[in-house]
Amino acid sequence: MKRNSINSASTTEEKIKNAAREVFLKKGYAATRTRDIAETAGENLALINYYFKSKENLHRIIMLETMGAFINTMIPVFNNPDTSLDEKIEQIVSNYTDLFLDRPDIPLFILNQINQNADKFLDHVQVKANIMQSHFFVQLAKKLKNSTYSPMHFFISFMGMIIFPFAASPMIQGLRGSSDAELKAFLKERKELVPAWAKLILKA
Amino acid sequence: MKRNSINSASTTEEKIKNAAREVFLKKGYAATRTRDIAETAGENLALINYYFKSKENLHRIIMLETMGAFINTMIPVFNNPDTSLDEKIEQIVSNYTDLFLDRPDIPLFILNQINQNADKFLDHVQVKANIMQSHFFVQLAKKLKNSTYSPMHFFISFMGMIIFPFAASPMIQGLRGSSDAELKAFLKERKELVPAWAKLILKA
DNA sequence: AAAAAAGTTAATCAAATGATTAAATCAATC
DNA sequence: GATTGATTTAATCATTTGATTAACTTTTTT
Repeated sequence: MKRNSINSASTTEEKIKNAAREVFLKKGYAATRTRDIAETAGENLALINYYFKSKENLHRIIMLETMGAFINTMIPVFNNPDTSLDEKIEQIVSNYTDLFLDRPDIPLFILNQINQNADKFLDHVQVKANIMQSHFFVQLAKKLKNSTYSPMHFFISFMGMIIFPFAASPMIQGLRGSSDAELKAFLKERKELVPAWAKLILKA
Repeated sequence: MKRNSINSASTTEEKIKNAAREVFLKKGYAATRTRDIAETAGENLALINYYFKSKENLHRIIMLETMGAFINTMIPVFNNPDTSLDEKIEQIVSNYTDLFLDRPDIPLFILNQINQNADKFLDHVQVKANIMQSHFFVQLAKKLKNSTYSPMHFFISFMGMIIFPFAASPMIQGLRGSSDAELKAFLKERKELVPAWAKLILKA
């Protein structure tokens, strides 16, 4: 019978899934060996197939979970009818920064998924409905009614300012010669800066 | 003897290198099969090893070339003592947009390289000297002397606004429901927008 | 034109890799 | 506590994959 008490991530199945998450996000699907996952989990190789049927299926599970983490950070804020545009901007930056500080491999993993399998990403999350028709985009459209650029242009720049620093963090670290802690501090500073810049751009 | 007339990319060696560039940039090192490269090149599998010794060596060559394309777009502009800060901003955006419109796979390829092998990237290009001590950064530091944020923060946001749209282009296409041509037009519009926003941020 | 060098090909090798199996161990239900 | 079912293990399989080889062809040199 399966251990299932207080979900202490201590069942074999959970150990494997956690190991798979770690390795897949760090190295990508093709570079990941099932033996890497087994070793990282400290479990026998055959248990991967016993619990998850195949490498591909295990990856599918990790991918959907990770996409979920990415999207669920966005959707509720986007579709909250009770917050102002400025509040939404602050919350998006804050939520994503917290998520990526905790899980820095997510941005590049998602970008790679989007490029390898755009349909799966777009379908899975119904991004179109949840973003293009969100309250956020309605507010943006109103704000930019007389502007020279579209809400999409703002959105892309906004997301770029949030996500790019994490996807390029080893470069930042190299340029600044900073430790892991200093890098984190630098990235955290952007919680204040990015919203300020975003609002500035919107006023233009 | 090697054909070497007008460099029409028609020698076997060039065909293989072009095929390798195409496949490596699209799928990454681990997901690329040497047989993919041979098939894409329309040449015999053994010729890859005949001309390039190993898959790894061929990838090294492509990687260094691609890093070169990325860096050489930046360095000359950064270190030009005869242009203003605003002019540098315009040129960087323009040069990178042109490069990525032509070769859209570069951004994600570089980001992956940076994350898999930061040292090689930083060493190879002497990024630190060429960027941190560039004329551009001197101008930035002067401009931001009394600002609340550092040149690095600006630089990262600036690069994010330029690069992110290309790394996330399939998402943009999905959201807008746009054709390849429409996507290109959208990305080209940013040649005007991003410099305007960058200057705005600098004034703050 | 003969000899040598360069280029190309199909076949094959050895290692890596995802997956499976059958036996062994552990847990829980009667 | 014996039995049944779930879990774990080591060994093995079949395929894929990067690389090599040896024969063959084309090109260059003498």
